[in-house]
Amino acid sequence: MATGPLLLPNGYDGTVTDATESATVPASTKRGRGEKSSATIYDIAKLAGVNPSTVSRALSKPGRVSAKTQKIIEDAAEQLNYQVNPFARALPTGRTQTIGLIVADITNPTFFDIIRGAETTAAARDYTLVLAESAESPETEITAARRMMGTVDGLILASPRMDDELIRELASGKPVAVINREVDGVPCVVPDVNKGISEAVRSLAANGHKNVAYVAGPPQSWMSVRRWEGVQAACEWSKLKAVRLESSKPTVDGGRQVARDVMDSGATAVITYNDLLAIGLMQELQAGGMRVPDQISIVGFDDIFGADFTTPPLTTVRSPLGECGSRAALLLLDLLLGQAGPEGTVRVETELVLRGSSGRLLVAN
Amino acid sequence: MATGPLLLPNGYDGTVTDATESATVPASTKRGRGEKSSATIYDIAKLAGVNPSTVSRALSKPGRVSAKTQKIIEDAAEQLNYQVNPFARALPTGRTQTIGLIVADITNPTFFDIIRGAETTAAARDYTLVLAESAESPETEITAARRMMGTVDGLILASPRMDDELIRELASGKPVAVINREVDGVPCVVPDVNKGISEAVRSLAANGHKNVAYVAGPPQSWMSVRRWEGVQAACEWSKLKAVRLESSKPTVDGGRQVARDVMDSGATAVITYNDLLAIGLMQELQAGGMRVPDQISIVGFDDIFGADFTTPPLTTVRSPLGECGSRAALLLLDLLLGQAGPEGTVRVETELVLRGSSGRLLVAN
DNA sequence: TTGTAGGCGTTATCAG
DNA sequence: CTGATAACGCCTACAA
Repeated sequence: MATGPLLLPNGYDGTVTDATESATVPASTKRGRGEKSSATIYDIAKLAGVNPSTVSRALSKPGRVSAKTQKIIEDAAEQLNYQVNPFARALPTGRTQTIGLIVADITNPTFFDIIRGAETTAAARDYTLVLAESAESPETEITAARRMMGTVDGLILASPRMDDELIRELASGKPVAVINREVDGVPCVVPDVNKGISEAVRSLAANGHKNVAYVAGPPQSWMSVRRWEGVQAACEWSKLKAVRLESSKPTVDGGRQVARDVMDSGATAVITYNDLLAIGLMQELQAGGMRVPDQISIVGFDDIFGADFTTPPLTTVRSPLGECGSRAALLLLDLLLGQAGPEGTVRVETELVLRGSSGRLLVAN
Repeated sequence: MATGPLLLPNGYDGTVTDATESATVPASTKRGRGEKSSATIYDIAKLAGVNPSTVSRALSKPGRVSAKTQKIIEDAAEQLNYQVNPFARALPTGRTQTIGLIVADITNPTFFDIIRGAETTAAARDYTLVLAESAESPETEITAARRMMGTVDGLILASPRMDDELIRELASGKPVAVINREVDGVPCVVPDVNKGISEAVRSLAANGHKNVAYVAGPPQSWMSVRRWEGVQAACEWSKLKAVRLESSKPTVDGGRQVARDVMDSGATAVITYNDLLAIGLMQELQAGGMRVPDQISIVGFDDIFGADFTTPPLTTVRSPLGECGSRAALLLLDLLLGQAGPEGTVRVETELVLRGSSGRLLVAN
């Protein structure tokens, strides 16, 4: 996978000898602020006794040059420890070997997996990941997106907070993939919440629950409304009553703050927009003397790192976040390589992870 | 902080009129593969009625041009929605607005705070963060490092696994900052473990513990040996016996696997190289019927996200990881701006976070 | 203070 | 199949 030859420090400062002689190190030594510069295609050309443009051809798209010269050039390149200058290459082509990823909140572990998935598959294809966060702010998000658009080959938007229109505008410039949201005309990868939610609600119903509350996420979150719709639908199907509660922010703290509303709602089971909310809610409820799941069942969303650290461990609808990141990167890379993948949106499955925070009601509420 | 003007979609295709007239959009429209290109300094020059080089001066280093023309140019730039082409700028200068960060393991939440810290302070100074991981492998690490070196202005190595020598070699090319390790001649930011460890050991001693075990991290981890030395010293001072146990990997799973050794060691308190190990160890111990902290005390390291989700919540020596990332980025940026900061290594404090997983022994072991 | 001209390292277009 | 040569967009002596 790694293509770069070893970068040996070289201290050669002399002039390059005739092409037929075997020089061993690049002619150029330093530039700018004392930074070692590596050989250019000119050095190689001189050493190999061919024209720079031939070197370029040989090194970029193999096959456009005779096998013989190809080998000579490759040898020379290795000998000189050549490595392309990404900037020089980017100038005429516009292509860098880079994809951007903008996440709504670096603090939120939900995105850890996405970042990891994207970084890993990008690296596997020799692409580099450039990261930025929007801090849940639409404005910051578009600023970051625009800044990035100049530098990357493609962009992944994870749980974007900006308008569909803006996203399409960005997508009209360079390939864009969206995670956790569906935007017409833009490749998306979204977890299909229905399966996981049905499983969760069915499990709740089987345990005798009648009233479930959904704690919503940020209003701009497309995913939050999808999840709420899913909960509604599943509850209707199972003949449960569902109410929606708002949260101030989709964090542990936000979960704590919504505890009172949950109590007041009379629900015996609550499904939250994400695990962070669930964890905070559970902590606050327990601090107030409630027993989970004996008195109230809690189901989170995502299955983030640490969801099983709690006591009881959190029941949650798992979203394959890592896969989302990976798939989005793949989508982008395919687009960049011209192999247009499936045009529509990629759906990945969600599933209920049944742990200790949900179960049968032991006390009438 | 955000500098870019709004990027309005423009459909203007015509020729630019005379300089004194007020054109409203860039002349160039498309290039390459249908990607909208933005205005260049030539467009601005034409519109402002000056020479491109003057535009360059005005836009890069303000003050080298008369106030009047400066304003004209700025206005024109805004009007044309100009944004520099980073590659074109990087070519002559070698400077990109980018810093690289290589972490040992994206999976490990320890690094997320570091990433966040670095990204945040980089973004605040209008730098972009480029991310790569080494997967705990020295080889992958140097490959990634070398690839990055070509593209970034400076590099942050978080918990590097490669040789000191290699690091110095990298550092001789471009600014490099190291986190969680001290390398001679390279700016480093390392948590000073002594304070936190003393507090931890003193607390353990006060609770009557006599034998403490240290569960070590990866052999290549500089931090792991520092922590072990710290534990040894503190234990000696407090007249406790300390033994060192090896772990297979510094993860929750590794923690589970080391549980047996911990039991066999006869220690009543254990300090682990990191929180992940502590959490895994605690889970396994509890699964085996041990009560924490009644029968054994567990102290982690770092205070990662989720450390307080466990039952009992994890006592741990907090490392200000976010600050480390931030400080490292700052170090780099100062270096890049020529304002050489403190040459030596930056030390940040650690402190004991006393939670429920450590305490007095209730049962003779 | 501003304009001129050359170069940064590659790719792409055309001839040969 | 290979060699010239002109971009790519910006920076920077150097000259005016």
